[in-house]
Amino acid sequence: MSIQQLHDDLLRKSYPLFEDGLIDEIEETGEYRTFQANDVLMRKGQFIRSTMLVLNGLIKVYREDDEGNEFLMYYLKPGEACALSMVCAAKQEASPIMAKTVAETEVMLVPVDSMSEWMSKYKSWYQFVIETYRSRFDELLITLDNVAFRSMDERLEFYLKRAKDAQKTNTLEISHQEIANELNTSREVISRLLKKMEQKGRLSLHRNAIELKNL
Amino acid sequence: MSIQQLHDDLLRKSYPLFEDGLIDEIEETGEYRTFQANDVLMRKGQFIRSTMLVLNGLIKVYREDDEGNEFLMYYLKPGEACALSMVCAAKQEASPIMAKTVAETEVMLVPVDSMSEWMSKYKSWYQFVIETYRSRFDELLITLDNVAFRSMDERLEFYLKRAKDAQKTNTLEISHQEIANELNTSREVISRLLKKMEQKGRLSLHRNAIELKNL
DNA sequence: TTTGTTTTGTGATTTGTATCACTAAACTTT
DNA sequence: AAAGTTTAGTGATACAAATCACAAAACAAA
Repeated sequence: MSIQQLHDDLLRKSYPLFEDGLIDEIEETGEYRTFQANDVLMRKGQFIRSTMLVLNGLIKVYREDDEGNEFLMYYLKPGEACALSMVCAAKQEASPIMAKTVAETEVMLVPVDSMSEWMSKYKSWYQFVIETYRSRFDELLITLDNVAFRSMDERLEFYLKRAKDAQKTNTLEISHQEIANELNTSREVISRLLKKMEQKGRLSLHRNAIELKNL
Repeated sequence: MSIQQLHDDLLRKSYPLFEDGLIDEIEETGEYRTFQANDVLMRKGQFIRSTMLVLNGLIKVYREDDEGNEFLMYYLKPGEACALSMVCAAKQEASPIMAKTVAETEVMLVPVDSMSEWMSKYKSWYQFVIETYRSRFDELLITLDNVAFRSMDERLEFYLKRAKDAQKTNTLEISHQEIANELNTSREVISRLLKKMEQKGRLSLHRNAIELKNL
């Protein structure tokens, strides 16, 4: 099977609602790329000239401020795209976010011009873009709810659940320090809260790993 | 001058980039409505079947959670629309937000069906929708930054500046309790912080009014 | 003018989280 | 195996913000 054929399969599998003509155009004008785990795909301040369609793997999208604070906004799974890269690409603006792969990831880079052309040409693309905006907006609102209304133990629990769902595993390979960064708190706080949850039998702790039980 | 003519003028003034054909269609299919100050335009959980184009006045958009907590996300000025009402309308979903007028406000309600039809028909509409998503997303990110990274005194200052800009006045007619609600904190905290700012000569306090000076 | 209501001011106390300081355990490298 | 490095555990302390408690203005209504 040719490489083109493989990419075509991946694209169709991840984006089953796309029309044949659209799939063809994506393959023609898009650029296929792979990234290793923990690669940084995009930095804050970088200019965006294309949108990423996730084919495989998993991406974490962060917000960063000027003092180096960061927090996790949401995950991007196959079949999804980053709404921000769409709007920034459309406006030729600098990215206000940072994106990092969680696992090995395959993406298709689509240039801005094609993007707006397809809006009127393919109903399925229009719907995909609208749906992307809607779901990213929703996820951002949920993140905002958590930061605004919830205490750190609730936020940690939500974080673990979301990581579990996104990574489809019960064993998260991550250090307390990394979790603290992504929740914008300190390592000690996370260690203490995790210890409490372990005592309640909800998870068990190992070096660089958290085994989720009753979550 | 006829009422239709007045609405037409308002629409053209607030949305100068819309093509003539688009303006005509908005006037044909849209529904003109006015609201008093402090009217609730939309409640959490309500279903949305149309998007609001703001013609005049000012709207505050809030996020609410299940326990009745709320906080201010952003203002909507003439020439703007709520990105959330667009996506929810497109997906026939319940609203995750609450919207309230600050002053007397005139809007044009546009049904969902027209909205998606115009995407391919009018370039200016497509650009407006994209721009609406982009700017709402940006504002939401700024709000999120504040909640996640800033302390209450910084957040209060940002709140006052934003209110000043949106309302184009140096005298905000609002109680400490209301500010506390919109920042999701308690009245005492706001009273104390405002007192400190008054002592620094940055504003002066009156009953139900804050006079901004060096902000 | 008196009474009632809303808004604001302020001390005292509590709570959640952040920070500091240090130890211990788990891996890695030499 | 020893030394070094990273990750985790934990007490002590500091601090911003939340809560409690109550008084004093400012205004509205009787």
